[in-house]
Amino acid sequence: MTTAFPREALRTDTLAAARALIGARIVRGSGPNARIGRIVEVEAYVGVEDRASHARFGPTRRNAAMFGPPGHAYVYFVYGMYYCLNVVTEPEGRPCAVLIRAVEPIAGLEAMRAARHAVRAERAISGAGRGAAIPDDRLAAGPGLVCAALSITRADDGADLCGPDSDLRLDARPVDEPAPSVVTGPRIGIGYAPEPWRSEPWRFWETGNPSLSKRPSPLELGR
DNA sequence: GCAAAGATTTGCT
DNA sequence: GCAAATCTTTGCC
Repeated sequence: MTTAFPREALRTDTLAAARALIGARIVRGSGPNARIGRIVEVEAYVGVEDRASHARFGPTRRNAAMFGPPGHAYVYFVYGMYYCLNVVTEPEGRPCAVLIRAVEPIAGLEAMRAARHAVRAERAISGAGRGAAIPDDRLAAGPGLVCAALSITRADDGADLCGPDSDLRLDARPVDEPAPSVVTGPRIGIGYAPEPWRSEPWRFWETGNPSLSKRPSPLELGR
């Protein structure tokens, strides 16, 4: 028995929503074939005033979902190769979202692995011919990899993640699972943004989780 | 209308 | 550690 992630927890402050999403589940499909990932790393993008956000130039064809109601998906295509998944936050009209940077595979690992390899073959990345095995921990350890493992594309842009019947949806952390230990730091890949946004500690992650986008140090893994 | 850079990942120098 | 792969969007001509 699982519970849909409450939309009201996304309608309010984006930084609080980002922290609350650590430990929640992203679910693709239903039944025994469902792929489930536990969110372990996210980043918050807050309004048009955030000079690191895609919303900084106002609404465009690409970022329209950011201006929509909370609890829906904003999926964008970047570098001509990868998709990235965001959860839209705050009331409709305020362009805020939380980027899902990494998830820990919980179920459907073989389907995730197959999806990763399918994307690789599709993109025809040079040198990928040998197709080295992907460790379980690394199946969705990065924003582009989350979408590859869960088969997320622009077709999912605008989908309602809080709808219990959606093919792509959010589930709350199980009540019997302890609250994760969350730490913060600067966001990644936004060197183009001026201060103070470049240095705002709006990246949230679970301490020492092996599925983080940047592999944690042995010290962190050991504690 | 065209040049340039991007909320990334991978493999090779 | 660096550059390539590749397409959408921005910014200037």
